[in-house]
Amino acid sequence: MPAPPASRTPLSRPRVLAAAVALADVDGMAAVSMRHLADRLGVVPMALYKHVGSKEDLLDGMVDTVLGEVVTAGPRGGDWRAAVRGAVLSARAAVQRHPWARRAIETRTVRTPAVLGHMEAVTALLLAGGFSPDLAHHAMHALGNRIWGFSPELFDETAEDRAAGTRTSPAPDPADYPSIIAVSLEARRRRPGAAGCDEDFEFTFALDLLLDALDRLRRDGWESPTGA
Amino acid sequence: MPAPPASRTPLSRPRVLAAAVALADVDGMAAVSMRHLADRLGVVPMALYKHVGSKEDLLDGMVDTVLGEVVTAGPRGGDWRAAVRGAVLSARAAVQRHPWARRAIETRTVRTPAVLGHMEAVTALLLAGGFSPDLAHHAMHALGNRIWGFSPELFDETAEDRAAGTRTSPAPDPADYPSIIAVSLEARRRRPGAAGCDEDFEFTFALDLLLDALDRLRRDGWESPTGA
DNA sequence: AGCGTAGGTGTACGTTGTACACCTCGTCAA
DNA sequence: TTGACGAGGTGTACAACGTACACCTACGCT
Repeated sequence: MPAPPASRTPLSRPRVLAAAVALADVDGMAAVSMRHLADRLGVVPMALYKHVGSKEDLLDGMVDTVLGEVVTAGPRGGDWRAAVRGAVLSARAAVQRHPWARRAIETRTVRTPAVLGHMEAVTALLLAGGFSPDLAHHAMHALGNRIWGFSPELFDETAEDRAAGTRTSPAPDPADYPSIIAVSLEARRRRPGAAGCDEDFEFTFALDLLLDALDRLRRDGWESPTGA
Repeated sequence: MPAPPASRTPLSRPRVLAAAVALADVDGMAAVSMRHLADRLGVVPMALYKHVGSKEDLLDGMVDTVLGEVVTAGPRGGDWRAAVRGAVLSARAAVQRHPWARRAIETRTVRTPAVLGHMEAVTALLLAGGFSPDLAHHAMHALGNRIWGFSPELFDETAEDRAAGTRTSPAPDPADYPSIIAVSLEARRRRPGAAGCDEDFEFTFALDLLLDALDRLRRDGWESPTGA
């Protein structure tokens, strides 16, 4: 006689979400289907729907779980710039722990608690740092996705290979893009042996550019043009 | 007797792509399946595969088609800032003509001719304007998605409604997000009667912030820290 | 003792991308 | 004139997907 059913620990929303995150971490986002996830949990696909409303809801929950890892310190010593920088870099760390999270965040439109919580934290730091609500608003927009700790991959080296299979259009001719080539050659010269761009540098470069620019506006008491 | 088969104008890659763009424009991206598209063209689904390699290739082609609408003037009068601004706003116009394009561009990783062409044009304007290849590189990264004329929708008003159906987690309590509320109230006060944010203003605000900051670096002869 | 309900099961349906074999022409060499 | 060839459209088929719906089962309550 086999062992008794062992009375599995029952499913729950957190358990489902955690399993989904783990599955995506290991096998990639494409492997996250209701069926695979159910298999992983030793359960039938439809059982998941007792804990998540739909696949969309599952993805929202996964993003929420990852962003729940972000920790934000309160404003310290009145240095809003360092505080915001720290919050954003904490988000970056969380997102980098889960390679699929970037893409997932981009496609989500729903504002779940952890998402709102992070936005609230950053906004609060700006207000505490002397930003007017008006300027804080525009600052959030200007930061955009960088709030979540990532910037778009403008030059994705790995994409070309992946596309080789089914592409119909001809491969582009480098001679048509002299400026890109010039820039890319200089980048390689500066970082010999490196593959692709230094994403961390690019991220902080742009982040600091924005924070500096915003600080100038704050000091100058900038405000929206009336009527806009 | 019905009209003779009318010897339909044969399919071709451009015709398939144009039909896909039109279909997405009218019925949304979700309606772009190989079957629907084939229906629209009066053809059987598999016929499309003679002209596009896969659905991925189709989407790449759609993005390429839209970005092909972008026109970029050469540098005029040495004002790189106005020229770049113009190129970016031209891309924005193209993307806004096709509501689905934003999301589609974000998910594409392949660099098709029109995509590369636009990147090349902007890079060339920077170089012609006195940017070092080094700084031009970082400038492109800093601009990020704004190159394509859009910025992430941080506060998407319509998303909440759409999610109401299958959401499992409870609706967020506004009392937990005082800073967001403060900012949002001020925004509403400044634009009474407006629904949501003024995306055009937010876009140019952030764009000009970046262009100004980059111009300062250019004037100062900024260059990458060695070793990074 | 019995009933309601939370939670897991089983089956089924419609839709998706696309592999593969086929057919039907128009073009061109012999 | 013929006959082969290849480009391009057809038909069928399959595996995978999300999820609606009816069902069962077992626990906590009164």
